[in-house]
Amino acid sequence: MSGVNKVILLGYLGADPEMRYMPDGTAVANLSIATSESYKDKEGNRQERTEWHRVSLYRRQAEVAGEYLKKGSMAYVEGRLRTRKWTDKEGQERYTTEIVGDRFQMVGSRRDRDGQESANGGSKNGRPASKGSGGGANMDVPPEDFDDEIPFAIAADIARRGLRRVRF
Amino acid sequence: MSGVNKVILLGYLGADPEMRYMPDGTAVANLSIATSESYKDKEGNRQERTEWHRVSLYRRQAEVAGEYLKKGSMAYVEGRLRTRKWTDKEGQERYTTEIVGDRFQMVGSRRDRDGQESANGGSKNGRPASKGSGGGANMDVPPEDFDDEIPFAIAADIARRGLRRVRF
Amino acid sequence: MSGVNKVILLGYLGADPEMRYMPDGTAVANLSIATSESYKDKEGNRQERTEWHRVSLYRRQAEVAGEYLKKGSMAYVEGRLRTRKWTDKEGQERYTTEIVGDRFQMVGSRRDRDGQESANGGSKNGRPASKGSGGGANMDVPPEDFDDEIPFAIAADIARRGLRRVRF
Amino acid sequence: MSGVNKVILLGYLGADPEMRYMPDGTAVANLSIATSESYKDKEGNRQERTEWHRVSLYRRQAEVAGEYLKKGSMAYVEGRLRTRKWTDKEGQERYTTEIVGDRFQMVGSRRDRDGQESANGGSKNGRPASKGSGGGANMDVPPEDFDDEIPFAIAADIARRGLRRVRF
DNA sequence: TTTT
DNA sequence: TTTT
Repeated sequence: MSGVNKVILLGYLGADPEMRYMPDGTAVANLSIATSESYKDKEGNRQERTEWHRVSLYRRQAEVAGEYLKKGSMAYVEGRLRTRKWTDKEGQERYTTEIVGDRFQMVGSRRDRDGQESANGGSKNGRPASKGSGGGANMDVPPEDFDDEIPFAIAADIARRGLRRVRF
Repeated sequence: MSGVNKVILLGYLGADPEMRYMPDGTAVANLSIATSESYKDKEGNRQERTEWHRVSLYRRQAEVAGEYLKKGSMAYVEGRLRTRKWTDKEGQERYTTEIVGDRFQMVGSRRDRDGQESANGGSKNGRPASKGSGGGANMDVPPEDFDDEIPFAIAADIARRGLRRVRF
Repeated sequence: MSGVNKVILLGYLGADPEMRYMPDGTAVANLSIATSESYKDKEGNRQERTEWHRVSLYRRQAEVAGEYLKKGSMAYVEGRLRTRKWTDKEGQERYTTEIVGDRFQMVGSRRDRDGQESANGGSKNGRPASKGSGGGANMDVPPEDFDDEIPFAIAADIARRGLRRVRF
Repeated sequence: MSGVNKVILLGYLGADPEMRYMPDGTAVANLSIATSESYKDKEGNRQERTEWHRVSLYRRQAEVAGEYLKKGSMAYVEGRLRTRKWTDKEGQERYTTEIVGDRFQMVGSRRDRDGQESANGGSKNGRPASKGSGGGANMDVPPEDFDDEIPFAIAADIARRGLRRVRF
């Protein structure tokens, strides 16, 4: 080992975790986490910039995330950067950077839309899990084609490692 | 501000810093930093994976980096993730993730090719600065078209913010 | 500057923040934050160890902490270690280590004892602030004598820098 | 597990690592690491403050540290805070905070007193290891009484866990 | 492209 | 897509 490659995130999930399973049963959870920072523009007006982060969790961490986290949950993630190279449908080489989470921690609690406590509040997440793209389309979102061209971050693995995509 | 978006890197520069200056004179230094981790593959053989990170430093930090760092230098960088959206020459939207460095620190010292101490050793870097692409082309490298299509990480800024590219 | 001295904490406050003000009006908030880790002892039983951290915040950060945090709040703190040397009443030199917080962030929300949302929930903390030792007395709490022998972490400053202790 | 308790240090060793071994042979290395920060005092003069950190490494990490690090080496350490309670010879309860290192990394290289490369330079450290207090006596060094009253950070363990002190 |  |  040589060097340090560490990422620390604390932010909100923009969508329920996307769960997938490798052929050997290993769980993979993909999170989309927002952090924001505020700054002053040249006119001195306060602006906010939101950054979206793609996080992948594996194994037990993935399972716990899938069980307890959902859209709006706050999460702490510690991990490392990984840039993957892949080829889009035009045959162009492209690169996608994600955070491989080595540890995550649910933080706080948030009233969900039905008025129940979630996350640390203790009740398990009985929702039907992530049912859609998980990606958005406005200016702050991750590449909208993630889910199509590469099914988010681990898509390149499908052919190579035989990931199967799970629908709920 | 809401959330935490923090990156900590400690690794080696794969090339001399690329220096650029904004019209107002603000210095921008782009670093390519390698970190590596070793792991065991399924056969139990030890493998090493190198990750390349694009780091941007600004202002005084950029100037100091340009003066003291060079290819082979080890550097500690603390910063945050930023993903930029840009359009490639085919008109496709693309995303590039870089680390905006809030703080960097030279570490250690390395004999350079002429046998003199560099970096922390104290002597300033009198080299002609980065004269080329700074990007490579093998499997571990950042997108090779960075330098052409988007002159590394801040290219999208050129039109928008009026960056001019500096040649030495 | 040379070197990196960084602490990252995410935990719960064991007591309301203790607020003090320097003669020039600068606010100082002292937090007692608990983190815990679980491990297996030699018999294979799962044990939990709680660590208590003394955190000092200054100026605007202190004011915001005093306003929004209270006992039971979860907080993220980023700071640095500082060890102070002081002399106890027996004339012995002693050392106390605290975290000087450079940034803090309230996280999550917790129903307080009255069933109202606190912290991020938005309502300001109108409580009478920290009225006692701030420490507890069982095995997991901060040393109870902190407040007597050294009035928590900055006590040594009182004579030296003229801090006055504020009661609410 | 609940919460995050993380320390990141990058600094210079003030002394050779102190090596000890538990009865079961587990290696323990104690490092004294200096970081410094500069600031301006009220008169606007630049001042530097050095902070000394007590770091404990265990097992393989300890062995590697004992082999490669020495006084003057630069090291990156990632770990967590731990405060121990102990009783001094006057029977007073006291607290000592140290960093339990979960990971360390040698960085850079430094010419040692004999003009050879050390640390990352590659040659193993064949020196007779830490033979003394490991602490100094001026204002910037670790408390000189650490080694006497509490044999540095793990002294409380000697009775409790049966550590034996190793002399070289 | 780096480095051990 | 999140949140304050």
